[in-house]
Formats: sequence, structure tokens, C-alpha cells
Amino acid sequence: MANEMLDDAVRSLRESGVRMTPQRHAILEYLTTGHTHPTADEIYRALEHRFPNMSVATVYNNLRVFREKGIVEEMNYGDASSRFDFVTTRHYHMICEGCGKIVDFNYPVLDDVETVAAHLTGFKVDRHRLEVYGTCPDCQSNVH
Amino acid sequence: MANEMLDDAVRSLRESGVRMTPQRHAILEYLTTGHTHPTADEIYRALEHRFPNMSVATVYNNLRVFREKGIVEEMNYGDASSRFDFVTTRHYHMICEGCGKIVDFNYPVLDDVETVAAHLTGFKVDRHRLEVYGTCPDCQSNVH
DNA sequence: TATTAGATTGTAATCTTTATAATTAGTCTA
DNA sequence: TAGACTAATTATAAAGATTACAATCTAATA
Repeated sequence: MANEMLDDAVRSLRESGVRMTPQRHAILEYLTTGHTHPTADEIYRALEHRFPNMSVATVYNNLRVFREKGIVEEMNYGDASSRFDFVTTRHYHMICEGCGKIVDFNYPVLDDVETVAAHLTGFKVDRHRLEVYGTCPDCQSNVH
Repeated sequence: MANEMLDDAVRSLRESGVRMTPQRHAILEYLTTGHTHPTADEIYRALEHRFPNMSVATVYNNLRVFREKGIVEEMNYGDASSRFDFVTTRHYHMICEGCGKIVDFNYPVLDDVETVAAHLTGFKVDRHRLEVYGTCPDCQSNVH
């Protein structure tokens, strides 16, 4: 369940000395309850009715903390603002060029690419990122 | 040679009704002469001595045109500004998390990922993008 | 060469993100 | 449980990247 993910995240943050505030908890809760790839602004707007005094900076600060702790992944796509994704199992992203919709899909992890890239470039490889772009079913049928 | 790439680009743009201005030509020239993955601002600063009156908007406008025509690829990495890459042969990018350096490397095109992703999501696939992140040799030896 | 639509310029505006200082509030310990 | 310590939040300003827009200019075409 989402609750487990949330509890795990809270525990792991606590263990590394990160304090748990109501705002921070709410952002984590938002990310673990079906809201995938939101922007910072979307999170802010979703929570401002519960925290009328919350600052946008708080959202950004927390997202940075979560990213540094490996709890969320930050992604820059074509559009202006970053999107944030709660890290669960390894997955890749399919992105619609028509409407911007993002859908996760699973695929065997491309370890080989990392090995080859390390060999060719001399870099010490840390991670990789793969995105597929195309047109979602809705946008395909909306062509007129 | 770079000249061929440049000539091809100019021809293909002309054929699709894009006018060739000195500024536009200079931007293309810059992109085809060994300057890989520059930001819009880097292009602007590199050319402003030749075109003292050139506007930043011109650089952005042209990069958008080139992107729409498939002549350059736009990439958003962790840093603030987009980077632009002249499209030649298919290659992927290795990015240093220490200093931001970007190195191209070749790898068999991941057609299979596109096929699988299309099947799993119902999208019509257009293209994909892969980046590997790590630490470049320089940054590895600069750890102290 | 005259025409015309597209391109450029200059500037303002927008949008996202970060910086900063003051205030507030978790967490730890006595 | 109170007090202290320090991190987190808030509010606001600032920075930086990109876009919008109106006026001017110019490449392409006949």
C-alpha cells in the first residue's frame, strides 16, 4: 500500500536526522498516494488549502532534501518545470508529446549500457536515465 | 567535414521554406564546428562580436526552428538551462555529475525498448532518449 | 526593383527556482 | 515536561532562463 511507502520514507528520513514537520509529511503523503510526476507548483497548490501559510520555498526545499536522500527523482522534460517522482521500483517513462502525459513502464534495467559507456568514456558510472517519447492513445484519436 | 553538415542543414531548411539570414547561418555554423551541447547563452556570447546587434531572442527563435525541423536536439539536464546538440549520427550522452561535462558515446540503438514501450502503453512511439550519469576521469582524480 | 511574408531587434514580462533573514517549531536532554 | 539547540518554515526579493510583442528590417520571389 501507499502507507507502507510513506512509512518507509518517514523512517528513513528520521534515521538520517531529518525532522518531520507537518508540511514535509504532507508532501511525502502527496507523492505516495497516486500523484505521479507532479511539478513543485502542483504540489504547492494541492496542499495550500491545508497549509494556508505554506511557502513555495518549503516545497522546493523539501523536494531537494528528498532528492538528496534518494527518495524522489527529479526530471527535466521538455516543459519548463521539473517533475518529481517518488522512487519505488525501477521503471522508465513514456511521455506524450501531444499532452505531456507521463506513463511508467517496466523494462529490464539497462546495465549493459552503463558498462559499455563506462568503458568507452572512462567515466565512473552512477546511473542512467531513459525516456521514450510518442503520442498517447487519447491524442492519437483526437487527430482531426 | 563540418561543411557538409552545414550545407545539408542549410539546404534542408531552405527546402522547407526557412529563410537563410546571416545570424541563422552563423548559429548553424557554430553548431556544426565542434561546439557540442552549448546553451543558448553560450551561442549568443560566441556570436555577439560578429553580430553586435543580435538579440538573445534571435538565438532562441532559431533554436526553436531548428528543433522543429529536427536539425538540433534540445536537452534539459540538471542545470538550469537547455543545451542544444546538432543531430548527426545517433549517439547517447554521458554526463559528469561533478563538472557537467558531456561526452558522446555510441551504442546500438535501443529499438527494442521502443517496441516494448509501445506495446505496454499503447503509445505511438516517436523517439527515445538515454543518458548515463557518472564521474569523469578528471573529477575522479580531483577527489582529495 | 518592388513586394511580401518571414526574421530580427529591443524590451518587457513571465515563469521557475534560489537566496536570505527573521521567525517558528521539532527533537533531545536534563 | 521545560529548556535549549538547531533545523525548518515563512515571506520576500532576486536571479536566471525563456517567451511575448510591436516595430523595423530583409531574404526570397516575381
